[in-house]
Amino acid sequence: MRMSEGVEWALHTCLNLAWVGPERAVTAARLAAFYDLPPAYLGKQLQALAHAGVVSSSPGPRGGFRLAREPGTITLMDIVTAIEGPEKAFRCSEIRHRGPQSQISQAGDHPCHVSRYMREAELAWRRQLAARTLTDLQHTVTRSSPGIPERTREWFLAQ
Amino acid sequence: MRMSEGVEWALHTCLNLAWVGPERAVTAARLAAFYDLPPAYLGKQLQALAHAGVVSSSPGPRGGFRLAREPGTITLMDIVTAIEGPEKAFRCSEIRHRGPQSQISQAGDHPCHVSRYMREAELAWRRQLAARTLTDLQHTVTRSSPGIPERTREWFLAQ
DNA sequence: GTAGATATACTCGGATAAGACGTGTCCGAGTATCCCTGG
DNA sequence: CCAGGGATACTCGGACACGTCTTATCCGAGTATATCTAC
Repeated sequence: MRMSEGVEWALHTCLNLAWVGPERAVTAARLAAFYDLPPAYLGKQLQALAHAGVVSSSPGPRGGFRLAREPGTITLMDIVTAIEGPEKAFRCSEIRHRGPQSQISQAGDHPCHVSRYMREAELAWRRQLAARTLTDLQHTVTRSSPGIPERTREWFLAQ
Repeated sequence: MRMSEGVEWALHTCLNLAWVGPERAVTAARLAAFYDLPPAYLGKQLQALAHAGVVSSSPGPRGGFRLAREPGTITLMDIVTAIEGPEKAFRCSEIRHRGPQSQISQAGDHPCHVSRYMREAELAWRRQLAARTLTDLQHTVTRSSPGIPERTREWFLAQ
């Protein structure tokens, strides 16, 4: 089980957009240059974020991306789901209904308990991610290194 | 992010081995026939489980697989880790240390907060899986459908 | 009848191909801007 | 001087190759068993 690398890019990029603020749009190329990432591929991730309503895009000159909502209303879960999709990691394919003994299980018509436990674990993971917003991240970073927000904002606004 | 299909097979198969008990070894072919799965590929998953110390294998006639420990000491986390490997789903590649502004972040030498939040969420998931053992699964199934354990055991012991 | 050696058949185990998905890239559609022209 | 129209250059957006991991399969190494033979 491996999470897409784009999730890490999306999280850091959304945080950068939070520093810049909603007044100014930032191009995918400049967002990519900040971390030396492939510009076109980061653009693809940004498209996914836009489709999910996390960021909004503006075409043409002076165009680019900006956060679509307040940072306090954007959870890490929103960003992860936007990139990875809404599908669950563990997918029950109901193998107990296949094979010679399927008649045994079908009699009860009960749900798959294996699937239930796996779902509960995944739910705990989702809850934790949904409890953290971009604002939480901003506060944590600011407390740890107060200079970062200002310097990052200046870097994106320059030029 | 998608979990390997083999995890579902391994979970159900380990549960079946728990029904059969440690006295008798069951071949990979018979375990696969129970769910109509590819025998050779299930064998590969069983090898991973054996390597992780979850099941033990016996070669030769009357050989096969059986649980290596008491079902109460085998957690769902053990089985998932055996198949998926010990790697974390979210892997921080430290992109903040790449690109033109890397000097800004390096100054603080603080840990990556994005990575920290993602780790915390994944830890919640692992905790939930580690809290459930094969015995818990057995109890849940027995309460839901009391006939299943006996009939499954008989199916594997027959022939 | 019993013990030992041997042949046997059955098991796992790792090495080997095919397919699916994530990764990376490209060029075209669309638009806000800027400039030029006319009033 | 001001307003309108058009050319322009820049942006995103979806369609197109490449690499890597999961999936699936095969045949060989090793062993417990059963048989046969000798005592």
